[in-house]
Amino acid sequence: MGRSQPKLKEKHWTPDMELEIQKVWEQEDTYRFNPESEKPFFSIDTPPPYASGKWHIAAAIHYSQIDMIARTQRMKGYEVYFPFGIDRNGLPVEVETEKRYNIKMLEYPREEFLKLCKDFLDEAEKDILSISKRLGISADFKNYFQTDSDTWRAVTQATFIDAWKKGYVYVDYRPNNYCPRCRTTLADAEVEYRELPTKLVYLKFKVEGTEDSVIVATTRPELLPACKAVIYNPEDGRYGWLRGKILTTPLGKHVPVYEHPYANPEFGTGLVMVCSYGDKMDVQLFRELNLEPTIILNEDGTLNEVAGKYAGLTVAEAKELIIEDLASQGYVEKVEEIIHRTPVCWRCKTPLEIVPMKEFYLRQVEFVNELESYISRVNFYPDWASNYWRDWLRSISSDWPISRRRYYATEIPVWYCKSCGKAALPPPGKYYRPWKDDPPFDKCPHCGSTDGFEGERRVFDTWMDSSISPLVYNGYGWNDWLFTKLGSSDLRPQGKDIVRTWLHYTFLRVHQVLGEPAFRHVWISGMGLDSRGRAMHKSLGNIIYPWPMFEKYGADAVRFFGASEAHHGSDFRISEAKIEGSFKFLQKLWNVARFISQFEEPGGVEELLPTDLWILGELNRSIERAMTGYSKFDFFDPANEVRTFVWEVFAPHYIELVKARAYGDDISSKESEAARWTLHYVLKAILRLAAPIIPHITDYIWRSLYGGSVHKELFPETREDWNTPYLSLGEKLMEFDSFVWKTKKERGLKMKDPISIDIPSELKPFEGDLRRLHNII
RNA sequence: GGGCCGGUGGUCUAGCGGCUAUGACGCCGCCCUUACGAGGCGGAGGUCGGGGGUUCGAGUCCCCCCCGGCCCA
Repeated sequence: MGRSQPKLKEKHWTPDMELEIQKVWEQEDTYRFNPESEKPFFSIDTPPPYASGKWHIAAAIHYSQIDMIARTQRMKGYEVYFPFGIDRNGLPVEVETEKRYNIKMLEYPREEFLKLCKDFLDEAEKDILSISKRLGISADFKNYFQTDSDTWRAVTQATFIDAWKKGYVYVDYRPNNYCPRCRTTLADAEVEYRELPTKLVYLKFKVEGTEDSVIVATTRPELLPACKAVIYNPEDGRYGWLRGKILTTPLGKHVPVYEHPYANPEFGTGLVMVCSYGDKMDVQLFRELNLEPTIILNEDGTLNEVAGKYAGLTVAEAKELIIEDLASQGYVEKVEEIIHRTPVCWRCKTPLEIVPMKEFYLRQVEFVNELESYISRVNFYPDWASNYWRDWLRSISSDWPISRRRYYATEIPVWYCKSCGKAALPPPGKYYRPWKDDPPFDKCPHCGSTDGFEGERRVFDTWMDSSISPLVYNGYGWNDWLFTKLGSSDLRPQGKDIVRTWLHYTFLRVHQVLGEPAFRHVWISGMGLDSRGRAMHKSLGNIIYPWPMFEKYGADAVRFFGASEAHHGSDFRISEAKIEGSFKFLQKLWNVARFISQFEEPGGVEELLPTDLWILGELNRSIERAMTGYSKFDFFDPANEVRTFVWEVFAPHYIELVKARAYGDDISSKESEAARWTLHYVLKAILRLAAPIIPHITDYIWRSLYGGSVHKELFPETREDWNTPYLSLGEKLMEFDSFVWKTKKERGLKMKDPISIDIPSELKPFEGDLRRLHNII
C-alpha cells in the first residue's frame, strides 16, 4: 500500500535534536570550502565580532542572517568561502583589563599588560564561538581568524608599508581629538556626542580705549589663558560698533574682535571667545583668522604652565577655580546651567579635548571622488543604504589619523635612525614590534649610519586592521594562491552603525592596495531593538540573552524569527513571544513531514489529479516569491512565504483533501500514488526552500526521509507545466472547505459526519477529493 | 540645524489613485475532528502620524508639520 510507520519517530521537534544534527555536520564537515572546486566562488567578509562582554540576541540574529546569505549562495550553486574571525585589537579590551585588575595601562609594564589583555580575550572569545556554533553558523570555525594574530598584524603592517611607499602616509603636527583618559588621538569617526550638563559663564571683557565693557558667554572659562580673539556674527546688529576694536580679557590679555558667521547670535550674548582649542570650530577659526595658537593642555588632560596658577589642575578643577576667582574680582556677570552637546570618546565616554600632536596620517581626502564613483559599481542591499556611505564621504574634510598611543594593537613598523632621526621601514611580510625588537637592518637607508635605531612605540588605530579583512580572509599577504582565486571578498555584511568606520575604511584601504572596489555587494542591516523599540543596553535591563532562547526554542526558532520579523535593512523588535511563535511553526512543519513520512515515495507518477496540480501551482508561486527575496538577501519574504504556504494552504487544505487518497483505501493505486508523489514532491521543495533559514530541522527531516544533506541540494525550481488553470480555483476551493466546516458546525454535525451539500460547478474537478474529505453524500 | 530611512489595529505586514483597508502573530468566545505542544468556526481591535492641496475619487501623488531610528554639523 505504500504506507508504514512514520520514518520520523519523534512526535515533536525539540531543541536538543539540533545538537544531533550539528554533530553530524561536524563529522561530515558539511560546509567545508573547497578551493579546488569548479563552481564559481562566492566569498563573504564576515564581520569579526569583538571579543568582549556577552553577545545579546540581536547580535546572534545578525550573524544568523549572515549565515543565511552563505547558505543561499551555496544552494544557488556557488562554492562559498565563509571565514570566521574574532576582533581582538584596540581600546575595549584595554579598558576592560584596566577595570578588571584595577590598574592603569600606562603605569603598567607593557609586556605584562599585553598578557593580561590576551587572557581576557581568550576567555571572551569562547563565548562568542560557542554561541555562533550553537546558532548553526556554517562558517569555518576550525580555521578562524584573530585580528591580533601574527599573520593578520603582518598584513596590516605590510599594507601600511605599501601605503608609505606610495606616498599615502605622512606625519603632521596638528590639533586632533584627544581622549585624556585613554591618552590617545582619535579619528573623527571615533567621536561620539553626548548631551551633558555644563556651566555657561558670562564674563566681562573691557573694550580698550573706552569705559565700555561687553559680556562674552563661554562654556570653557579655563581656556581663557589661550583666548586669542572674540567673534560676533556679521548679521548681529548689536555689535557692529565693536568692529576693529581690541578687548581686554579678565586676565588682562588684549585680543582683537572679528566678524565671523560661525558666531551664533542665539547662543549666550552672541559674542564668542576663540581659544586654542575649545572645539573643532576653534581649530577652523585659528586657521582662517591666522591666529597663533597657545597650547594650554598636557597630554594627561591637565593644564600646563601657560595657565599660570591653574597649572597642573584638570580641566574640570581649573574651571571651578577660575569661575570662583573671576567672580571675586567682579568679572562674572552670571553663570547658567545648560545642556551642551559634548564630544566624547566612543569607548570610555570621557569628554574629548583638542590637543595638537604629531601623528601619522593616511590620505583619504584625495580619494573621496574615486570612492564615490564606486557607489554606482557596487550593489547595496537595500539599495538606499549607499546613502549612508555617500553622506559620510561628502562630509570628509581631513585625512585619517592612524597612530594611537596605546598598547593592545598592531605596532607601527617604523624605526628612527639615532643619527639622522629619519624613519626607516622594514620589508613587508613579517610582524614587527619596534618597541621591543631590533630592526631587521643595521644601516640607516638615509644617512648610512650604524649608530642604531629607536623603535616607534605607537600602534595603529584598530580600524587599520579591520579595514583589510576582505584581503586577509582571502589570503592576501599569506596565501597568494588562494588570493589569486578569490580576490577581495564578494560581499560585505554589516550593521548600518559602522558604515563610516568599517565600510568606509575598507573601501579606502582596498582601493589603495588593489585600485578597485573592495566588494561587489554590500549588505547593510538594521538594528535589533527590544519589544518597545529601544536599543538593548545593560543599563536598561532589557537585554535578551541567546542561551535561554536556544534551550527553550532552539536556534532554528531564533533564526526563523530573525528572518520573518522585518524586511532587510529596517530595525526590528525582538520579543520572546514571537520567538515562541516561530517555534510553533517548526512544530507544524515537523508534523507535516512526519505525516508524509509514513508514505513511501513513489518512483514516478503517471497522471496527476486536479488537486495535485493545484498545489503544485501554489508551490510554483511560493518558490517564485521566495527566490525574489533570496536574490536580494532579504529573508523576510522567503520565511513568510514558506510559513504561509505550509501553514495556511498545504497542511489545512491540500493534505486534508488527499489524505484518504494517500492512505489508498477504496481508491485506485494510480490515484493514490499521485497523492503520495505530490506530497513528497512538495515537501522536498519546501525543505530546500527553507533550508538557509532553518538549517537544523530541514536537514534532520531530509536525512531521515531522503538521505544525504539538504544543504548539498540546490534551490527548487518552478516548473512551467505546474501552472495550470486549477491554480486560479485555489481560493474558491479553500473557501468551500471553510464553508462546509462552518455549515457542519452550525448544524451540530461532527466533522466526519456525512452531509448533503452542493459542490459549486467550477469546483467539479476536485469533486472526488472534496467528497472524501467532507463525506459529502 | 542638515541628510537618510521609516510611521497602516498590541506586534509585524499587504497595499503602490477606485468596491465597506490585506493577512499573520497575539487576544476573547465556542467546538473537538487519531499527522499536529495542534486544529476548526466565530469575535473584539485601525481617526492608514497630523494638517493642507491635486483629483470625480488618496494609506496610495504634491507641500508643510509632528514622531521614531541612524548618521552628520
